[in-house]
Amino acid sequence: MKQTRKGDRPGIEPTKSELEILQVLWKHGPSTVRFVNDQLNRQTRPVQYTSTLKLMQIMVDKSILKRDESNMKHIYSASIEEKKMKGFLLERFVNSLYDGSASNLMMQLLGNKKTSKKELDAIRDLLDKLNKEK
Amino acid sequence: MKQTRKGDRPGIEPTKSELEILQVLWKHGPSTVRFVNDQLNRQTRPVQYTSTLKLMQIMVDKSILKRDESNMKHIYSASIEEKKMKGFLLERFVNSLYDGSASNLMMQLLGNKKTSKKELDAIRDLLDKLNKEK
DNA sequence: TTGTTCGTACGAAATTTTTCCTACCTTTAG
DNA sequence: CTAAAGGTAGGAAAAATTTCGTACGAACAA
Repeated sequence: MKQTRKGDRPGIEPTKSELEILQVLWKHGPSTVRFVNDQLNRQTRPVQYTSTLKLMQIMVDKSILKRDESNMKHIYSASIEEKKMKGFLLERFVNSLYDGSASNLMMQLLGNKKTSKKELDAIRDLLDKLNKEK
Repeated sequence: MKQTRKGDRPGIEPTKSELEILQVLWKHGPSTVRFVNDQLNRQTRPVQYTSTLKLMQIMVDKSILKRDESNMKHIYSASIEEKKMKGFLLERFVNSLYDGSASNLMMQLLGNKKTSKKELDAIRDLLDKLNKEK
């Protein structure tokens, strides 16, 4: 029998291009295709208007986006909260690459890269706050 | 004119399936296709032997893997260091989702998830060590 | 020797993702 | 009214990724 490769998709799981679109919508709020496409071309990479349109239509199909069709210029918005989605992606990332260990990830992150002192302090503060809660 | 989508690939950039194979090789060292395929089936998902074979051959083409053909059973190994690759992937992840800010990522990571006290302490130690260096 | 098992090679198909072409509708300037 | 500009819909093609079927060689047990 043939095998179904993604039959059990959790509803989420945007592709790379879809994520780019989500980022625009999260950052700027509900937008037209035109606006999203402009942002992509300005900030990310060249892409045709209808390509962006099509992809956003697909995303509505997949329920990744919502669409207000009351006007001719449809207004699209992310149907998933930024925090939620990013949390999900982050968790998958950590599980897949760092065996689910936050400190493993941190080690890589801080050990490898030039992270500014300001960043380090911010993280320390965050830790302090969390420590008090526990 | 037609557009080339990935003409400037940096040599790295494994796909999802390729990453699964890399993980096996990083964890267990140089291995045969048979071994990798067994691991995938045991720990990840069902996949045919020849599918794994093909993919690993493709990865050799792309120079993601190296292959020792001196014996009939070819021995494959990752041609990219685990740390290097994961560092690269992490950097891209942070840049794409957290605006390049490690502390933003930490906030999400620690705020969202049940991270154990042990984890927190480990991270704190790491921070202390880094602070002294700066 | 012979057949069974286990290996590689490789083309082709299936899937998924991405892009673009074309048709057609609405709005608006002239 | 008419043309131009700008919008949506949707099919189809292009690219990228993943899977599998088939051929065929080497090793090995009977």
